[in-house]
Amino acid sequence: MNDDLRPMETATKVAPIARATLHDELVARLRDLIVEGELDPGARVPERALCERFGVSRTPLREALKVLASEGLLELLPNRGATVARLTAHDLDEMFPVMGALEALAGAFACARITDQEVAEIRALHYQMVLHHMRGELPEYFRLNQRIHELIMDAARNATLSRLYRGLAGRIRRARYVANMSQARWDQAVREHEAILAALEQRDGPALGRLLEEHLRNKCETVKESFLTGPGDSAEGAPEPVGEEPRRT
Amino acid sequence: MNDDLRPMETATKVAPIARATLHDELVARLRDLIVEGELDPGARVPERALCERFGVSRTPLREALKVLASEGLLELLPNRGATVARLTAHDLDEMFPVMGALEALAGAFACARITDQEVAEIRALHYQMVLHHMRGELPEYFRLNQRIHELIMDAARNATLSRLYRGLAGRIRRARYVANMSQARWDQAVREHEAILAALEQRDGPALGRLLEEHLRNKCETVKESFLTGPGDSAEGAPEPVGEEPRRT
DNA sequence: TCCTTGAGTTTTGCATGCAAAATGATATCT
DNA sequence: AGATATCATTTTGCATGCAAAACTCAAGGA
Repeated sequence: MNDDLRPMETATKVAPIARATLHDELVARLRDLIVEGELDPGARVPERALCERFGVSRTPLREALKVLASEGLLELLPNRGATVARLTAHDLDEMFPVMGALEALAGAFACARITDQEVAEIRALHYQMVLHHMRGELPEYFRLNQRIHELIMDAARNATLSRLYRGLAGRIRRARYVANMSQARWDQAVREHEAILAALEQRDGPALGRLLEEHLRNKCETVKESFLTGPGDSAEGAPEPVGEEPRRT
Repeated sequence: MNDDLRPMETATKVAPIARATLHDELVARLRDLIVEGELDPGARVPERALCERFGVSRTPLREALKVLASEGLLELLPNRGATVARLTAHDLDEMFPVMGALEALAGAFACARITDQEVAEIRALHYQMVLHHMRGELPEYFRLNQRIHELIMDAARNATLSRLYRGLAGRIRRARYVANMSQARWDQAVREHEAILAALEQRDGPALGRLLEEHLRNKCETVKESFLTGPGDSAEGAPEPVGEEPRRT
């Protein structure tokens, strides 16, 4: 989405700078609010409140809402405003195979194009992540985990691929965060990451593709488990699990 | 998960109607204008003209432009308006592998979920397409070709997958149309389609995936060839091949 | 001749205004 | 009492207005 800070090869086209306009900035800010979980899934998103929050008028804000809705982060009901898109288990079942295919493709490309230095960077992050795993520091682990996958994606040198992947990843990021996986699953995930790193170091594209796909498939299971038991946030008054409540029709 | 889905019931979710709002309608209309080639790549898209054309004010139109830009169909430059996104050979190189991966995934799913009736429908369209090939009727061939790929995609029963695929397919549809491939390539494409149909009839997911990927890879070559020789429309005064002309900076 | 400079026009970005739809609350009827 | 009808308030969808930026193009200077 944001072509702001990528290596420097996207500079071929629109060199200058991003976000000279208000609505672009709003798209980014709102996306963060949603992805980082400041806005709860299913929550209504009244224009007025956001206008005051950002100190802008409704016009650029509404433009941003339309864009985010087209990305699938918001749901827009005519005359009824926007709500933060709610992910169902079915949505996850749909999204994970697609992400798996995209990541497998990225792995194959990455093996062909990644530099030794980039591998070294991933290796460093990997072992740092392993450390966080041993310490049981889940948030730090998640951050590095995600960063590693992003770097593999970047190494594929395919902006179109990255865009689609990030779009999907953004939609489920919240779900991944709340997924408090079991120790067994966590250990397994780390083992899978070991294999992923090995395949990357050996530039074994097909193997890396398979590993990434398998890794994501397991991740899907983890998320779904956690999702079905309690998709609500850790602490919140709403006991509503996943069903609809602001639905009228 | 649910194999009990019947052909025509994508209506599970947003059944009611379409396009209750003006901007949604505009998004659809403008997308058609771009995809069907009424607006040339690189052409400026002044708001005023479109407002008059559709008889609406600038507000909903601008909302639509933002959405289409986020889809990659338009390029939006701050204070400089919108231009129809121009596809470079590099863009095609990026998009085709992604589409290939998505189509391969769709093929695998389709084999697991497609009904005999759907296969029969595809078979009918296939042989009709073969007929058009023998008669040398390229436009009709293209139409059925695209329809067949859409039906395979639909048979995968994965709306997320379909959405991403259609997004990419829409962006290159124009390029595919102008791709006047050689007879040899055309013959080859038909042979590939024979194999695709066979794999589908045998529900051989892995094989179908490979075939679709290979088919698309060849298609990419075809499009790129035609693209590099003469990306401009069949008849137009502009001798500019693919370079920029309305670029100032 | 070519490049710079500067008014005048056009176009874009955003704020505001207004009507229709939705939402919430109160009153009325069975 | 419960359900429905009616009215006031809020919210959304769209049109319009205005200032800033960009484009046009012609005149002046190197």
